[in-house]
Amino acid sequence: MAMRNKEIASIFNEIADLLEISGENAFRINSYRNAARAIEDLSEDIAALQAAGKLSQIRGIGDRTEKKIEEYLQTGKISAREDLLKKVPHGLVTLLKIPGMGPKTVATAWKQLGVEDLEGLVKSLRTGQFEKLPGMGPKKIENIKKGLDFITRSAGRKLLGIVLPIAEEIQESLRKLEGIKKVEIGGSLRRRAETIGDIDLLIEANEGEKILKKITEFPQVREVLSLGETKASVRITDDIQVDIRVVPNESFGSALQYFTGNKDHNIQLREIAIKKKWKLNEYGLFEDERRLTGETEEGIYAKLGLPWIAPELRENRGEIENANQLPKLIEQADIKGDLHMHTLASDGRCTIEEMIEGCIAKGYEYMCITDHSTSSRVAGGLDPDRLKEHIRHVRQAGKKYHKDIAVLMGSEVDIHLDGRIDYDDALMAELDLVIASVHSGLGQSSEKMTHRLLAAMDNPHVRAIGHPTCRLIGQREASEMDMAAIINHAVETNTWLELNAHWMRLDLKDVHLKQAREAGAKILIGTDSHDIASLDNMRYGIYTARRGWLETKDVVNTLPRNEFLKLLKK
DNA sequence: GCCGTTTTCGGCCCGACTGTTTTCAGTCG
Ligand SMILES: Nc1nc2c(ncn2[C@H]2C[C@H](O)[C@@H](COP(=O)(O)OP(=O)(O)OP(=O)(O)O)O2)c(=O)[nH]1
Ligand SMILES: [Mg+2]
Ligand SMILES: [Mg+2]
Ligand SMILES: [Zn+2]
Repeated sequence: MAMRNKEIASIFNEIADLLEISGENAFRINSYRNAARAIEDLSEDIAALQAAGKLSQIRGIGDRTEKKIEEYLQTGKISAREDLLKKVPHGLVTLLKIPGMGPKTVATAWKQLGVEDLEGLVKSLRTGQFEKLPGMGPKKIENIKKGLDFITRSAGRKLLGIVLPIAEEIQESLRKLEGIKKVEIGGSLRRRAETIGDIDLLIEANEGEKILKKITEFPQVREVLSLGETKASVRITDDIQVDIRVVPNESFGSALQYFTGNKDHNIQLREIAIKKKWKLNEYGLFEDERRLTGETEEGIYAKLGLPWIAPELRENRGEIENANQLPKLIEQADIKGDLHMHTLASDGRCTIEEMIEGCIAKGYEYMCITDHSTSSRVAGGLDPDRLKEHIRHVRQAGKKYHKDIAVLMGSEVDIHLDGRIDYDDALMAELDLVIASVHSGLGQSSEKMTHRLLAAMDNPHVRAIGHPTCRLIGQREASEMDMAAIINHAVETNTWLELNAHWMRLDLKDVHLKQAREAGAKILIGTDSHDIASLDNMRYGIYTARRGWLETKDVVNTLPRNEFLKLLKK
């Protein structure tokens, strides 16, 4: 049975939307959203947790929600949802996605005009019925029309690897602006989340209003969504929204904390403040009117009795409860080598020597060339004869550069549908490192895929499993598999699991890395580079590793050369 | 609807910007 976590999470979000449109109690609605978030964050199959009776142990899931999940897993329905849908049209949920349309507007349009879906809304706008709604004026109408236009053309969330470089460029150009003392990137970008909704920028300046006005007049700005004394929102090219917040020096730390989020982490901190009879907001931590602290993030966390928490951990995934036993997170400088890359021999765009020089430039102590195997025909996979020739070439190049870097000869070998490996054992014995990856039959059942990966790990030559779930973020779902079984088997067979650092993959993903670390599995971070420039993608691997709570010792390619080379054989 | 060890009842984060409101609701961060 396929994992139903996402499906169930979205049902709870939908129930929350329906309840909100029908004017239910806001806290109850919040509970549904919290439950949905908790389910989205699960690394394990919700059905397995339900069967083990572990659902109610999850924070945010109580008796009532547990019952609903059980009902859904058994019958495919939740009666509470069915009842709600008899009252509230399902099509209204879509209307909430329009910027500027909230639950109140949707509810009045529904009750007073009979609007039940997107089509009905468009019609009521066209016929002029819509402007007859109470509190509705020409500006609001215009705004909603723009919002409607936006959701029809917008492609949704963007990938970290696309947006972060853009944000960093904007950051640099703003830093040069007069009157601006500091510019920091906040929000999901600072937390290095795999997908990004918008760019959040925090500015330290004294004359906020002036600065914001100046920024909204930049030529890159396509549309000004709002402009006030302390914050502004604009849209730039590619429909990227930029939210800008300006605060003075004494509030910079608290504002950065607020603006980094995530929202649930913020609420947790604010609740700690409340318990101490204080108030936390973006301007500082206050006892009545008196500011206790606010200049730095460290100061805020310290006053609340917490160590500073790395932004990558601020997801309300246990970082506050475990604040005093947080891992010492891996850093970019800890990486001693890149172990997954392609060359012209298969589908890469650079020569062996170019890739070697790229790795030397990164300061690595070792590297590994891993071109594709026979069955990856479209990717120029090497048949045994070509592999043998490639081995000679890589060894030769290795000799030339041996003073600067240890060049390992490996392969990214296909795992066949039944778990057999594309090269025979004798051939693999000639390689320093075999990463085995699935490139076909991605839609296999969870049972088959799990069995396939376990079988691959049983091969003594298979040192690591490449991009284990085969997802392409926003394009292709992860293949179904029993992650707990795979992680356990990786530990048992002493097989490494890859964290593929390409920002389209980031596979294993953060919550799976955390699960792997807890089970004692070892991770290999590889860029899967197809050219020199992509070697830079290691940064995304590090960010994701940190989001997965990984320490240096969890990652094999942090070991110094001599120690690492000893581990090449399982 | 969830949660808790000073609570099993009664809280649940807090603030900015906009528009049409003549005093603040709605939406969003
Ligand atoms: N306290 C509090 N902070 C919030 C709330 N909404 C947003 N924030 C803070 C935390 C967020 O990380 C930050 C930026 O808001 P965004 O809507 O841009 O969210 P974020 O960047 O986390 O995710 P995104 O990728 O943009 O969807 O503002 C809220 O309701 N309460
Ligand atoms: Mg954001
Ligand atoms: Mg934002
Ligand atoms: Zn691959």
